[in-house]
Amino acid sequence: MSENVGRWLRDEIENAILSNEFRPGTRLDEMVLANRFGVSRTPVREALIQLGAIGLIEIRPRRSAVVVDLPPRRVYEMFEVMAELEGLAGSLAARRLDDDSRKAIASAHDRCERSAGAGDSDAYYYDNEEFHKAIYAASRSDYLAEQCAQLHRRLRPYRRLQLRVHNRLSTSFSEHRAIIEAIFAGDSETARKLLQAHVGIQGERFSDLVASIAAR
Amino acid sequence: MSENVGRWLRDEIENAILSNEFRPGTRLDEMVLANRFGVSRTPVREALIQLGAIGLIEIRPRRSAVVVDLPPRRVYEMFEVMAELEGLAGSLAARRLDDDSRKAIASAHDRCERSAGAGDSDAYYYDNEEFHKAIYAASRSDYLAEQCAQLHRRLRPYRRLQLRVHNRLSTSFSEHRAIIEAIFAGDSETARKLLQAHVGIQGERFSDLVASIAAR
DNA sequence: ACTTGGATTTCTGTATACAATTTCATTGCG
DNA sequence: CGCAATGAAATTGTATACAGAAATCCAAGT
Repeated sequence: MSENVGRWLRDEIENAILSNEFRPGTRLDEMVLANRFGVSRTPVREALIQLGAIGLIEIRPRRSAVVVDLPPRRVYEMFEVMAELEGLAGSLAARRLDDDSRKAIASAHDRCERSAGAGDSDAYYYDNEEFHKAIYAASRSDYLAEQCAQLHRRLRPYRRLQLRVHNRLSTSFSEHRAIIEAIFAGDSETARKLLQAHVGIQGERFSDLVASIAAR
Repeated sequence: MSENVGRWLRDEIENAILSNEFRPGTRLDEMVLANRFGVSRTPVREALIQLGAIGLIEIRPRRSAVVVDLPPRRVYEMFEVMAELEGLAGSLAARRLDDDSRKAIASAHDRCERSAGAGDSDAYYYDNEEFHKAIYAASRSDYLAEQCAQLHRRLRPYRRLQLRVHNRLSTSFSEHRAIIEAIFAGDSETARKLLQAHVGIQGERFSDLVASIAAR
């Protein structure tokens, strides 16, 4: 349990939302949550307020908070920004790469190779996250890394859908290879472009995603 | 007053921080704030929690919240991300420009011209903000516009310092002219580059800013 | 059957109470 | 003179109480 109940609850509820237990549109009754976690309403409210500030839930005065339902258009916009920031992270990483970062990226890439080879989509999902985080860290910009990680987490449910698409797993992995090459070669512009494309909102790939969102 | 006391307090305290009444490092005692605003500690806490989630203050469990003091390095990183997002907004605006957005940008630009001509730095500061917001809106990406506006607000105190720099006001205005030309011509790549440069973290300009932060 | 009006219940917003922890000052010792 | 220990005061975290707004329900009328 975290250092105080409010933060712990924030994490619990956030997980419940991101893992789709609390679906978009679900009303979050403070008393129900308080009972479920065996605490009073006060820390529940504090957790909800934090989630509201992040944009994960909507807090309407005098009415229950509800899990926000992102319209496909907005998901698209978020991927668009994500692509831009990932591209920036990649280009900075290519310029500022040092030995530790190089090792971290390479080892994350190896783990991706293993899980991709095994066809283990869940494991790949996790390793992929680590790979991207290694690139954020290599950018040497803490703020950028935080923003990227936050968006990454926020878009997690939609990325999951993306990975289910036919062949996405092996495609993703081969894209990683090219990205690593560019970063290790110090080619910042190529790294940027490849990462932007990798986040993948161009053309048909995103239409597929939108279709899966609509079909959910 | 807002719809509930918590939100109102959040805005009040946020303003006090951004206007530098509550300086970085200041301890925010809940009881002191409650007395000052004539309310109980409960809504004060809720306001603080929201500001903590935004990153404006730091909430350390069992100790007072304090106004965050951004290290120069982090300010630099934030400007770096801001430049990237402004660039994206500009390039999208160039591609997606419609008649209403064109008019909004042009009129904001006119107002900038007036205040720049009058040498009114405070007025220009406000009009400049509107000019940038018009570009965000023209990007037709609500999410991007929100992110830009948020960062813009967060960096407000540092932008103010920037404007005080010698000749910055007229330089800024002539940069606007070039940006508008690129956007109106539909030249997305030029718009992106000009806006990135306009946010201005390259070379000596940013060193000046860092110097002013350190000298504050 | 469907709507409308009002009573009733439920739930949120704020205040207050109390326990637990931190902070601060004071005292005692090296 | 500096530093550690101890105790009091201040401050935070959580629970609870209560008032007021919203949601719900039910009955009467069209």
